[in-house]
Amino acid sequence: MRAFALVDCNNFYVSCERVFNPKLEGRIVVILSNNDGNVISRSPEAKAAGIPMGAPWHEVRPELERVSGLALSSNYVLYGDMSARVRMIFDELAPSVEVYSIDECFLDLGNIAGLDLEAHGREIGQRVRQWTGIPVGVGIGPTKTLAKAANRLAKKNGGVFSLFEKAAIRAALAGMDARDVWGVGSRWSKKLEERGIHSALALADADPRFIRKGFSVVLQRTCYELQGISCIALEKAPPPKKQIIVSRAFGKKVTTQQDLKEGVSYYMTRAAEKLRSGRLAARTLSVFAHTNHFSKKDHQYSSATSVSLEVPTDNTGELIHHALEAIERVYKPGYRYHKAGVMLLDLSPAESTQTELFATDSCWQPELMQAIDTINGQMGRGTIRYGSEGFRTTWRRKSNHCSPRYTTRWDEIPKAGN
DNA sequence: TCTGGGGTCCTAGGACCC
DNA sequence: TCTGGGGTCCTAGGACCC
Repeated sequence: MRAFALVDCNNFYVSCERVFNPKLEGRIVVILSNNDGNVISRSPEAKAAGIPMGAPWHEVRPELERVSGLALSSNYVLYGDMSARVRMIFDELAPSVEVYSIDECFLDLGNIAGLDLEAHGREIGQRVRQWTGIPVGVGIGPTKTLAKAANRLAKKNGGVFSLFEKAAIRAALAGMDARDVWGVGSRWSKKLEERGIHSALALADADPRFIRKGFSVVLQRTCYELQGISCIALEKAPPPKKQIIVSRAFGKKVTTQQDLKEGVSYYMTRAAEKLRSGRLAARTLSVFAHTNHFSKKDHQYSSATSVSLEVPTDNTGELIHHALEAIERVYKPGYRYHKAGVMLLDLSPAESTQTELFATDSCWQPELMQAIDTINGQMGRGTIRYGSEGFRTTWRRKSNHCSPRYTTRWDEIPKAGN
């Protein structure tokens, strides 16, 4: 029998902070996105207080202060490390695991003789809680979509919920809106409602051919999955990346080409690191910059350009060189730039890269890149960097309320007794 | 003053080939 | 008067996810 478990960490970012700062327990706490822009994680108390997910901080800040709520900048180094710790526990408790996001994994629990699924779900929850301090919910079902649905119910039912019997599945889906089904977003849920499909059960009972015709094969699969027919397999190994994007809003509006170039150099450095960590090389790169489209008084401008290389590369210096030439074409004076970014496309495995007989601009320095990565890995990001990134901090992101990197830096390790 | 970042997949339509 | 058929590749846009 097929059985999937979806384990997700409750309020993951807030929970990570609470592990190291117990004073946050019981309080209204939110975590802010990059640049302290939006609310991206909320403690249960913050949810109860009606702070909406995704709300711009500047909008909810007065209310948050009124109720003595706390806002923290996101600390991705900490969350990434905690995520890896949680994942290691799953590896011990399931034969295969798909890492679905930073706070969610699918586990394959099918065809294990004598396994009591719910008891195993409780074991998973207890072990993660005890070993990492992170609370999780476990949903179990015969398809990934039903495991997701069960996970919603797990939150209200002591952390574990399984959906296998037909009657139980129908009852659960009847009480669930179609818009809350995994794979149904706001556009499709609206369209479904126009066709009289309001509940998850109605979607399960819809004619898959009708869904295929009116929507797409993607929603048709969802429809089958709700019926208990598994169409979406567990991905044991992550598929190779197709693109790498690094982009950020600036801490302050950027007006000069020099600041834009420093930003792009920094983003490309990050992107090239990601590239090498996946043992990939890129043949196409693209850069973009735009003004703040929320602003009513600013003149709007947005532009992007891409560059194709003769030979794929993973060399930071070469990528920065092309990105800076490209950004000169993107930059137009007279605008207040809000955000810029780089994309790496046309990715291929680095070791099988074809060299070009007549290539003139190729620079392939694997030893240098490896040395830089090793030093930065040990001494901290940016210990060695390219000069084009600059030393000023004018354009860098705001992150004014960030907690220490408790688990990955010796000098920021938590101290007992104070 | 202030509104995130990073991905994937599918489809339709146009260009192009023989 | 009459103007083919089959196929691939690429891109833009739309949908979704966290």
